Amino acid sequence: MATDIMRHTVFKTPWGYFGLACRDGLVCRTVLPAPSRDAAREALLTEAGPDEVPFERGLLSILQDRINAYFEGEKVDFSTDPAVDLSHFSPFSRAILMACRQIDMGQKQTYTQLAEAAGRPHAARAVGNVMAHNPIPLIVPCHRVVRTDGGLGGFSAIGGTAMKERMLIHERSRERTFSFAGVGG
DNA sequence: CAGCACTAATTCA
DNA sequence: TGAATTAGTGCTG
Repeated sequence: MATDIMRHTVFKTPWGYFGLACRDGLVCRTVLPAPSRDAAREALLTEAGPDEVPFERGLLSILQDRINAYFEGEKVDFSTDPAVDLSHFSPFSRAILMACRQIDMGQKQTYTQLAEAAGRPHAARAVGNVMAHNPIPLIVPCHRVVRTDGGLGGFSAIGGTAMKERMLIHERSRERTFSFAGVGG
């Protein structure tokens, strides 16, 4: 393909302005909802400037709809779709990011569990490193990874740990809507 | 080699 | 009990 030019978009969700960048149809970066369009774009294009990464309003519009649905409270599964670009990561980091991506909406996993999934049972701290550099939050739901002792753990994406907690509550409150049918609370 | 989004064990109120 | 410290840990730049 000759079209390996990177493009980006920023669109409004109920939580703020969400940033999305892709290349060759592969999502290579996302930023969680920011208070303004500019803030989202700035966070999205840290390396290259907007001149090199053209804006395209309808970029991956289906995905935009799904992301929007997520913030509206619908159950959305990003575990196999869209395709993402993780090519510049080490095998270890890729394994961790891919394992993380399998965590369902509303579910949680510990740093240790992710380490085990990648065959490195004692690499919890290294897992934290990988999460800290996750380029595609939400698609790779790094906010669903918490500490073994029940603590939240860190969060370096937009909004910090407050955003992490808000997203977890958002996902958990969905479950509650359905729980009255079966196991009561 | 130093620095981490971790964790289990120890220490000290 | 429980907060605070100390080791131990594995990957990355």
